[in-house]
Amino acid sequence: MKIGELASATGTAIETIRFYEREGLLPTPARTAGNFRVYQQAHSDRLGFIRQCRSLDMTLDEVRALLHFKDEPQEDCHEVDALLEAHIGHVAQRIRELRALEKQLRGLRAQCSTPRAGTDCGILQGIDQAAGKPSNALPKRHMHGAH
Amino acid sequence: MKIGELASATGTAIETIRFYEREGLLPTPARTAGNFRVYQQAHSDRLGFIRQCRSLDMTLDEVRALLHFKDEPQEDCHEVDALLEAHIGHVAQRIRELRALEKQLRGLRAQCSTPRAGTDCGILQGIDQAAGKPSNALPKRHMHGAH
DNA sequence: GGAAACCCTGTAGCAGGTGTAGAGTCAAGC
DNA sequence: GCTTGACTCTACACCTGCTACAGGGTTTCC
Repeated sequence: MKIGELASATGTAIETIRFYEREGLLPTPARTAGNFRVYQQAHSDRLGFIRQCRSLDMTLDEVRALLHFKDEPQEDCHEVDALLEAHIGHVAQRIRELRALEKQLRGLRAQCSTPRAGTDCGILQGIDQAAGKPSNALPKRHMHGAH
Repeated sequence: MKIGELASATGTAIETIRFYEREGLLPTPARTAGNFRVYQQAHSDRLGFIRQCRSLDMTLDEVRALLHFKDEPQEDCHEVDALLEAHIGHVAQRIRELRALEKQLRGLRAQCSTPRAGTDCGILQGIDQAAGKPSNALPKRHMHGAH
């Protein structure tokens, strides 16, 4: 199949497929006489695996590691387990951070109960006050923000 | 004060301060004869506000919007409230997603109770199985991943 | 007057893609 | 045989929110 068929079969953008090939996650496919990529079922399966890992929020490096274990089945899967455990740790950590953040934001919002002029807005004042305090350094995150 | 003093006073990297200036978040400061930036207290306050918003995981666009409301105090603060509400919604949404994800990952991990050869690894098989199913499209996130 | 500490501009890089330009390829219809 | 349109190719710029250089100039202290 050609790249467009693979794209619609797996729900992946064409550019993303070419990107994974450049990144070494997908093997370079055969080409037609006209230089079009030709994919086999194995490519489709591998792409499905990658997309599933991505939907589990793994980084491409984590996916790369899992693909390596798939490609070298003689190694035992202890490291697969360790990778997954570490990833679960990242996710749990991020949930804790976001929960604390949500609490802080809701507290801030409670300060604006009635519409007022911007000068008196409880929210803007609340941010200003918090900014005055020392302990508001941005944490160095392993995980991304909320957007 | 010079940029280095502002940086250590606010706990912000020098490059970040210059970046905020380029982005229009901080007004361009005066310069010395030797072309060094000179900041006033107002700059420091504004930078504190920006960093506080960032520690609340707002995007620079959201910060820009809040700064606009601060700069135009005659407008009433209904939109500030709406912005914050939307931001809380993003955070809450991301928490829900990550919780579902954590559950999925723990389920996957439970499939690898004993060390086995990679071919038989329950985790890799579990990902493969999930990849075969149709409903595993990556969500278009407003918020970032877990790393 | 020389060294160290500071500052300047400009540019490239991170992740994980997305989106474009400008060109080539292929199948169908007239 | 020729045109049209859908598809594909490569190569590159762009996104966020910084961070990290390189290669210079300035200021300060001894």
